[in-house]
Amino acid sequence: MKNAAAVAALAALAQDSRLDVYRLLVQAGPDGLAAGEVAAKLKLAPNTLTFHFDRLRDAGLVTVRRDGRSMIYAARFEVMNALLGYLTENCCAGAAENCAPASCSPSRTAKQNKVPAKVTA
Amino acid sequence: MKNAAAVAALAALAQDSRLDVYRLLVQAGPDGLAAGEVAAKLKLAPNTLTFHFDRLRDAGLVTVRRDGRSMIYAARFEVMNALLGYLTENCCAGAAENCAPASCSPSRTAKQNKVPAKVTA
DNA sequence: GTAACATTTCAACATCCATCGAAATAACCC
DNA sequence: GGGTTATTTCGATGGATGTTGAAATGTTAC
Repeated sequence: MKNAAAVAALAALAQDSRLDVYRLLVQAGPDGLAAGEVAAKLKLAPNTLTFHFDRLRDAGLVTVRRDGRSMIYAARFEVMNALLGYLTENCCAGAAENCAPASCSPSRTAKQNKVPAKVTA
Repeated sequence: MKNAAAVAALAALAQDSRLDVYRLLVQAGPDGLAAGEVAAKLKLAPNTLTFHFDRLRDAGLVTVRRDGRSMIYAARFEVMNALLGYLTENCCAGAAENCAPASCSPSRTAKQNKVPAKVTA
């Protein structure tokens, strides 16, 4: 990840409502949420929400797809992980072995970390 | 970590020079760097650098101590980890087991992750 | 086609941010 | 004390940001 992309992502997250929105999407997982659902949960005006979604999207943090009348927004986990990795890159000059590069993946490519994980298949 | 603290930290990092400064400190580890060293490496005016350090410090991301004529700035790793944890909190509603809470510690409390790590003692 | 719903676009406003130059503070050395 | 180095404070300037209200777009159902 380049510096400019990281700054864009961080700037997008550096706002009360947007951080709420993004965390909601992160918790919702790869299926995402309809704009209306987000608006209802966070009590935001629809036009204001559009503004914030645009920022998150411009920063590459979320994607949209249409589903009937609704717009479904979802977090892009690979970008989030790239950002976390960029922040912790070469942490302590590599001397700290527990300085693990952060990662967060939605469902597939699941390696074991601690818990065996209840795999779908 | 509260939302306001996270927003403050993200806003502090959402700026070209400051992100450079912070990553430099992260890579430098807990011993930190003198303001002058940072200024030299990133070619920033000393007063501008002070401005950015203040932002990082207000956000709780770094600490300062005086060493003679120099001011030594160092990253606060526990805050960084709290921020990463806040972003990934309850990722995918807990369904993704590889959605590990990010962490990065400087030196002590070292658990093994991959490499045996050349411990000091 | 018309009505209802979900979301976006447009224009306008007040507020905050990053950078600069000049001067001030603080610590060290003789 | 006087000189040097390291960093901070102050004041000013141009540019970006978040919110709001009213209107427009796209989609579904009758």
